[in-house]
Amino acid sequence: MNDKSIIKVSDTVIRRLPKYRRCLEELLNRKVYQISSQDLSKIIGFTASQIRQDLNVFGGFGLKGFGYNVQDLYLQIEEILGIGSVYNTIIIGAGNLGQAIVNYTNFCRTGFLVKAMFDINPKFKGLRINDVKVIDAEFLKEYLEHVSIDIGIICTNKESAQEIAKILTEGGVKGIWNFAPVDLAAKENVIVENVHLSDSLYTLAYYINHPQDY
Amino acid sequence: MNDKSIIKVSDTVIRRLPKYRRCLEELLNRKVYQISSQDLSKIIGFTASQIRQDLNVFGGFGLKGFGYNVQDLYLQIEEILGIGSVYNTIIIGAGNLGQAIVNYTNFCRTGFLVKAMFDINPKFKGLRINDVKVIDAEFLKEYLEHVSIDIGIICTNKESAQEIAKILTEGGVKGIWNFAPVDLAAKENVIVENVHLSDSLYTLAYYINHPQDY
DNA sequence: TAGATTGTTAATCGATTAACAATC
DNA sequence: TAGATTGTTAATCGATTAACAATC
Repeated sequence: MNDKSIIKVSDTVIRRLPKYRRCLEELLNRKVYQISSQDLSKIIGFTASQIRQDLNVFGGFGLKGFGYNVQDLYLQIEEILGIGSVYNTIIIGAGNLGQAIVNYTNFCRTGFLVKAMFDINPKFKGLRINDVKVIDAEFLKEYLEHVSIDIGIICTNKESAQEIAKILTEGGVKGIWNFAPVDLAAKENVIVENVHLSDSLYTLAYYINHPQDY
Repeated sequence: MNDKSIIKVSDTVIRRLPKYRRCLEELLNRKVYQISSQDLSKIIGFTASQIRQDLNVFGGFGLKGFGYNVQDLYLQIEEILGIGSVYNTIIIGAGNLGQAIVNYTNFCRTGFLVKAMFDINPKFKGLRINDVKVIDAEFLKEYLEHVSIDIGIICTNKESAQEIAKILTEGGVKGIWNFAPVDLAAKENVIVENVHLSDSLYTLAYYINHPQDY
């Protein structure tokens, strides 16, 4: 057991990993087999130094004098992120956003399977969306007693989100992907990832009004 | 002209502003009229020191010995972000995500008006979604010659995104809100805000697999 | 081997936190 | 006035960049 298992990996590094993955996927598609940190730098926009620092947090994936094997590095990063495993997910809220997610086939391709959707609105009763059943939200708690779910995706309004998060947590999910415009308090043993689309839009508005800061 | 107009406001500060807004809105709803940086700290999760630093980038909004007037500060932040002005927007891509956005009424409430949607798929021809007309994407360029649009919202696939961005840029939009899973190159005079939902999901997956880093 | 490029340490830069004088 | 709290400077911390020995 060395330092790497004691010292936390910083959030800034972790959030760059998906971009490495995206970039390497693109290189793979272009049949690039090898790349140096310097060439990768030009594509991804991080400095070569930062790329080497980032990757060495997780291991020495490169070869001195040569660079990195693209496929090898891609697979390493998928492994680090935990892509490739299967995650059972459910979506709570069958509105437009919930439907957009269940229809976004790329997630299912990378192992995130939507097992069911839940909604309080009876208009969805018995419906299947992209072959996923919509269940009355009343049965969410019961459902979680019978089915092992890894990730709960909250696409409800702000008002319901905290209560849903509680049911999900007590129901044993490992992570919550939250799209409701509220910062859910992270509970013991549950990872919460809050997505605030409006924050992103307002940031865009800021830069439109202050282009000199961009 | 002082330093504030020369020194760039850092992106980290800017991206905290929407959270201040959200928090202050909540306080306003709870009829809290005044708050100190210390009390705000407990709610928002930033240190009191950081709150005071952040706010002082834009001006001295507080009163010594008293704190901040909630409504005043809320309005100041809306002003800084540029919320309150009207932004004409169009959505390119009328699929689920595009529909989710056009149906998300909160954006329109804060001044972001969707004037039209565009799609290449003829199945949307003549359709209106949430009272917004879907136009054949072929006419996007022409449309932009006649209508002044501030923000283009890209909800297409990765393949079309860069070309759409080019048309939008040449059509004079000020900002692009991009949901296609590709980092669009920012062109002269156009602000690009890339949203990568999958990056967020993969980050969640990372933390589920490495809870000690959370 | 010679050139290239990594992994890693050291230096720099920027962001956060602490401290406190100013002042309501 | 006395207590409270800001605005702002100084200190600390963490993240990025530079440099270079190790080595393929």
